[in-house]
Amino acid sequence: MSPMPAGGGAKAKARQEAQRERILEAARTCFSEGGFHGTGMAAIARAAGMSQGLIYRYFTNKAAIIRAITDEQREERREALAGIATCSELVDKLLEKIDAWRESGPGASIEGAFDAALFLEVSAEATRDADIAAVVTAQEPQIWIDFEDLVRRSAIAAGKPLEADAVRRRTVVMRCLVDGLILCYVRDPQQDRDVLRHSLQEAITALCL
Amino acid sequence: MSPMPAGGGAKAKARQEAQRERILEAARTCFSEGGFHGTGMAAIARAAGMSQGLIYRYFTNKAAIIRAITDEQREERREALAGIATCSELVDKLLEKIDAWRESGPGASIEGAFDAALFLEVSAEATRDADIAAVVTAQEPQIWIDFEDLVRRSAIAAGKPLEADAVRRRTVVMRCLVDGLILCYVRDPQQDRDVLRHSLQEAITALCL
Amino acid sequence: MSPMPAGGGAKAKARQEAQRERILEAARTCFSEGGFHGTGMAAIARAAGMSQGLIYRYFTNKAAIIRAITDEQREERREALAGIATCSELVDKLLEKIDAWRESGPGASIEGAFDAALFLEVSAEATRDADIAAVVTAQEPQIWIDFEDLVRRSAIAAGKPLEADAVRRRTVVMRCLVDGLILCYVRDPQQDRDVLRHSLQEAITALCL
Amino acid sequence: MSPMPAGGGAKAKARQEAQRERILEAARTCFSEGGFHGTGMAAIARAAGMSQGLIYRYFTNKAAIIRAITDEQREERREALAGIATCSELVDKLLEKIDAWRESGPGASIEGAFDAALFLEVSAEATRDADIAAVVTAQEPQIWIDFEDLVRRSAIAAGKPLEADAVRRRTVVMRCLVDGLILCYVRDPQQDRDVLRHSLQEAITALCL
DNA sequence: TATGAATGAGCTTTCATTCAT
DNA sequence: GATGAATGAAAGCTCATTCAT
Repeated sequence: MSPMPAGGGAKAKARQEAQRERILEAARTCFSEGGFHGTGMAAIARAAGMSQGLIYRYFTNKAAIIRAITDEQREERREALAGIATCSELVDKLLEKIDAWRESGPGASIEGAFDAALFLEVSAEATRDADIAAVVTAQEPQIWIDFEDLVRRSAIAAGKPLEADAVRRRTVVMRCLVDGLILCYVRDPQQDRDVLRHSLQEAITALCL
Repeated sequence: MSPMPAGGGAKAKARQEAQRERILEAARTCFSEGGFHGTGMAAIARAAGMSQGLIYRYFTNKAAIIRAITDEQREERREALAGIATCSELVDKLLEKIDAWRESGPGASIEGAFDAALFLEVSAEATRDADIAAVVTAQEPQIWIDFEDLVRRSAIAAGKPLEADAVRRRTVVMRCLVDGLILCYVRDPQQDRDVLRHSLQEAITALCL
Repeated sequence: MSPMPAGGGAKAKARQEAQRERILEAARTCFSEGGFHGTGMAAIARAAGMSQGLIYRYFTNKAAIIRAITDEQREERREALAGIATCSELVDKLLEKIDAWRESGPGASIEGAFDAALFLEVSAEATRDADIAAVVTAQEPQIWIDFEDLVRRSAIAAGKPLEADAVRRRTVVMRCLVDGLILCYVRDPQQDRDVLRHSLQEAITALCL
Repeated sequence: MSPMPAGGGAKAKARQEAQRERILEAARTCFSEGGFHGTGMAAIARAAGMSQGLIYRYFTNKAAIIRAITDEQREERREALAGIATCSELVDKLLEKIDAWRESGPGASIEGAFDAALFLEVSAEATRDADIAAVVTAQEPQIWIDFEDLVRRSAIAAGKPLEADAVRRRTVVMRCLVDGLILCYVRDPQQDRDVLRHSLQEAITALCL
């Protein structure tokens, strides 16, 4: 039907991608405020400046949006990790990003903020929804690789390079420490941020991470 | 007027308590399968073998049930921690309890299992629902105390008692390690359980925990 | 079963009557606060200091309670009218009774107050519920008689006795004036009470009521 | 973007208004049969030939529908009064309209009928529900103005114009007479319509209304 | 007689999804 | 492609009534 199938197709695809991104952007903001279940399609449509019906042209489901957003987190996480030199720095940056999320008011998603609640919600949802589980499981290997890279990098920076085996084991520890930090900080927002920070830094030093 | 006022009252109270427990038991099972938002009052009523209306005689709200269950977790956690001697043991036991939860099929809640998904969901929900936040915040101090006790106990058992300040800092590390273990293990159920276990044990040893 | 059928029966009947009255008293209070539909059986039972189930031993229905209360209003109205000498006095007394009702706080039904809202609600309900309609219709003849008596009395007191035919016609007017006063005063509680009062008194004088 | 934005918008607005009217029409019929509390949203939806959910696109609440209908009564009342020349005529017309209402079977609302039961129910409800009270209170001034106009008009027609002060006082009487007529006629539908009519007409003449 | 636990149908309201335009 | 009106199933919750004790 279109006169220029190739060119038109490319353009159409670009537009398609732009629309998808608009929806995801809106959904991210809404989910951040109200969580998956607290956010209705109407809210997403409003935030995206389009009709509800149109969303279904780009995503089969509300679940599909959730899946897409979950998927995005991998990329964000990658980028965040890539810009970090040492394990110690990761802890600092992460705390900053959680603080940024917490301070971000309704409707405004601060660039570089880490939506800890969404992260937990996705993780919990993955135990019930097979589709989300698939997405989460699929991104885990990459996360491990990124964490391993960081641990290796960090060790080299400290002048104590590690063998492959040691890297793996320390990566596990580092990951638990970081994920635990998120969970801990979410559950008890009033706790002393600096105690948290220093305690972990101390452990990281002690573990040569 | 009744011949045994005290006894009758006690009996009524006992029944009341039994009914509450019946509802909570049902809710726990349902929530475990479908999460808070995925579970309707109808499902809980069915699982409890009673009418929906009756539930409201024992709980004001669906939220009240959630709160009660969240609150219970504190007690379970306390008991679990109390029966443990060293930090190293905690890791082992926790992994076992998560495994038990995972293996528990739908409808059957194994005694002593740790519902990791519920734990995450509650934590996430606390960032949006003020009531749940209150429950979570209220139980945090006790959790910290319990963890500190464990760390102290563990250090003494290892022959290296710690000063108060050091206890606090290591407790933070220990707690992050444990919470991170939960999150990590939930997100990637297929990962090698033994690598996880050994890596953490190694860290615990290295940190004199 | 009872050893003294006659005496026991009388006693039982007295108790029965007392219980009915307790329920009606409670219902009156509750209805006054919340109206028929806004009042639950639970509230009535609580106010009566008895169990919900017991109410059904004395009244088949919630509707039966409504009917009984509606029925009572006749008696109250009779008594109120009986104690009044002239049409002019009726207006004064009625306004006082409505004010008393308005000022009566929750839970306290002032003796002699006239629950205007209940009166309207009953009247409206009578157009839909056949049972209530029957009660209302049944009490109308008596109300007309009582009003006629008042009009006759009032005329005699003014030294201008009326023929039977004139009595009937003026009674109609008087009744409309009074019912209209109720409705008017309910709909616009902020209106000037004295304007209302004086205007009606003037009309009553002009009409030789 | 649309070729006829204005026209399209107007069309949409017209449809919106039509739908609202459809709902109100249905609600009026249902309320007339069963009263506010006796009518469920399901019944309204069925009568309007639409789904329950759709109603909420046009009215926030069931209460909002009640409010809208209550509000409408003002307009109807205005129009009815505007087309009337004398107080005497008002009595005749009102009786006709109440008769029309009574004869209108279930499901059919006759144009120009006056739903006396709804009027009473609204008045009663206004004493408990703040929202309805607000609507009723808000329309009272206008009703008084309309009644005053009628009384003034009627006096002029009778060749006996009145001073402002007298108008107010006689308006009060007239209003009570009319509202009382409604209430009286509702409570005792079997009473002789003509006695009612003539008695009031006589009084109106005597009072120079 | 009296209780109050229990029921079940009903309520108002929400929301993911579809479809005519 | 885009709209937003429309659907219908399900949600949480209430309440008059019944029944075992």
